Amino acid sequence: MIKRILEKQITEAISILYSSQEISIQLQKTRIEFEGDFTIVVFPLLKISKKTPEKTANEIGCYLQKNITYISNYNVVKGFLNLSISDNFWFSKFYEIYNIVNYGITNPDKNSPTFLVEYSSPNTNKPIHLGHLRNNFLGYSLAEILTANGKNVKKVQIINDRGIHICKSMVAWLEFGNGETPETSGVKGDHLVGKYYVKFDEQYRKEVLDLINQGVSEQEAKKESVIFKKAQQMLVRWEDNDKEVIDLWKTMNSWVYKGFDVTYKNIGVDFDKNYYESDTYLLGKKVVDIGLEKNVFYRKEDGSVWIDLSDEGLDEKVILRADGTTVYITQDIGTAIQRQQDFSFSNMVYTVANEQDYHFKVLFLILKKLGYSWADNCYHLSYGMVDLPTGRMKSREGTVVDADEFLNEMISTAKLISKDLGKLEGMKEEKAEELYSTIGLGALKYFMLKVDPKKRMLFDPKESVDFNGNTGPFIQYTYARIQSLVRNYSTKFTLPNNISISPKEKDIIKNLLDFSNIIDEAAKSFSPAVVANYVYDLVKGFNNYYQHTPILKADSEDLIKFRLALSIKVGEVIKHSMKLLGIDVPERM
RNA sequence: GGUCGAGUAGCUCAGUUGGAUAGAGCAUCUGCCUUCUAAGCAGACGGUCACAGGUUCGAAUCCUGUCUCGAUCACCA
Repeated sequence: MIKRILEKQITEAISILYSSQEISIQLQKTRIEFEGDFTIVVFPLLKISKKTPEKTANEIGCYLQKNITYISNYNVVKGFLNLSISDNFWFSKFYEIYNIVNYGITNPDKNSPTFLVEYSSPNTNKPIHLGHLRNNFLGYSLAEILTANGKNVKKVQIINDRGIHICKSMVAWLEFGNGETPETSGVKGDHLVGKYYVKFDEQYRKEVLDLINQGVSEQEAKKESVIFKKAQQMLVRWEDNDKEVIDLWKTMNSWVYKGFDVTYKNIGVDFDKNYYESDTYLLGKKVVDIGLEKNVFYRKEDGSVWIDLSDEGLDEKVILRADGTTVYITQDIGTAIQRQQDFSFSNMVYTVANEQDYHFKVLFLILKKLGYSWADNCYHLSYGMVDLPTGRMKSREGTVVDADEFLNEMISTAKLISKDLGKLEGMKEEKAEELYSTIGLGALKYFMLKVDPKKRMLFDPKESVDFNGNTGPFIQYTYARIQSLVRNYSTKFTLPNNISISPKEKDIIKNLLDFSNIIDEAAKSFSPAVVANYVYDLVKGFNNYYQHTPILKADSEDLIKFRLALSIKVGEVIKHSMKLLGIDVPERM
């Protein structure tokens, strides 16, 4: 913001200097090793000045210093003109933002655009693992960022609660479950159902192997497996609304939902509306009619319905199977239209792993062809998969890191370290437990959010329990330190209005002033990592300051007030930044 | 094979429309708690930005080609 204002003024000044209209300069932050605040690279201006880089830079610097009051000095290194902005200017900017309560945050109002953020969207046949966590953290954080950027945000998900994969758990439970329930077994509902999903796969593979040993071909064996056939039959019965199957389906899903509720609560995410595939899969059939009517789709002889996307460099894509059942993409089209009716959104973001890049490309294209103008405002937040040091995670093969389990591990690590450091004397047990989960969860969220979403990430559990360096706890710790300062001063004060600031203080102020840009940038690029990297920088700078500068023991009362005010503002921005990441900050730790 | 994405220090990652000597954290080594919380701070070590060309005052960044890794190309979701 400030940069842009300066940019404009400086551009105008240079235009006058060279009596030329076609000047566009861009300020950049001066690198730390040089003197100055902003730098102009003069190479592009040589055409207009018709002088050497050094001469041009000096000429401009001299002119700007004379004509713009807050430019206090300048120096030239080769073709780089470094401008120094007066301390007074920085202080007054700090004074401005100090008095703004939610500095940097734009509250949405009734006229703000509505953004739908879809995230999470689990299957109801297994518990949540690390990959899902990345999804949940990303989606939730993005919703927070967009809200802080002045959008009306609605968080939604589609729960994949039907289909062959769900039937698999059900069949296995009937076969091997002996009536086991979450209550009788003491196992969390989603884990219990997940257990039978794995059990199905075990049995299935065993049967296939047996058949192959009897001389059946592998392809044939996969179709002939008894348990697989049972799952297929169950799906048919489900679609026929068979009471027995539906009852079982409802029961087992309810176990899963209870389990999910606990997990969602633990990781601190929520939703404004849930869509269920069992409801929306029928919407797809309407879509088929619409598409045929508009001649966007066509029907083949066998009755299947298709769309030809070869003009766009893609393939033909099936929309409706020959047997009249809908496919995944058809349901997604239907759901999107339903959501538009429900929310009249201006934009929709899908938080889905990058393995579905092609799917969303096709989805948006079809929506557009069907004539929905909002299709252009749909965005696939495509994030990279989470790999373990041992390779990719696979639910069926049991090579996943379970979310509940891992979260507990993070929290016990937090507890262990806290006890070891022994700073929590006098804290009530209940409060302390709360703190451990704030720290453990903060560590996990930060660990996953600091990486650019679109990049694949390697998750090393060992590394994630490190609470030093560029980690969530490090940032939380800095916040707690600042709150300790506030407690120790404990009297009300107002910010003095004339203080000479140190270079380190100036750097911190500059960082603070960046906050609103950062929110903008994060919202535009749909990237929580932008916020994470920002707050880390801020915190690093502050810690350096804190370690070298007495705050409550400064030389004068005015200085104490200023330094405390600066610290408080840093604390505020830390808190707000962390909130954008879905992370809480503690008063003590 | 086609398409998309990625490749930066031993490891995990930053690097904002092309700008100065490419930055952090972890790991290793060295200092700093008698002063506001040492989950901290300071310092050292560590690089052919995958490779080869090209564009220009100037390239990790843009273009072309090559290599490696991942995803995807189902009447699965």
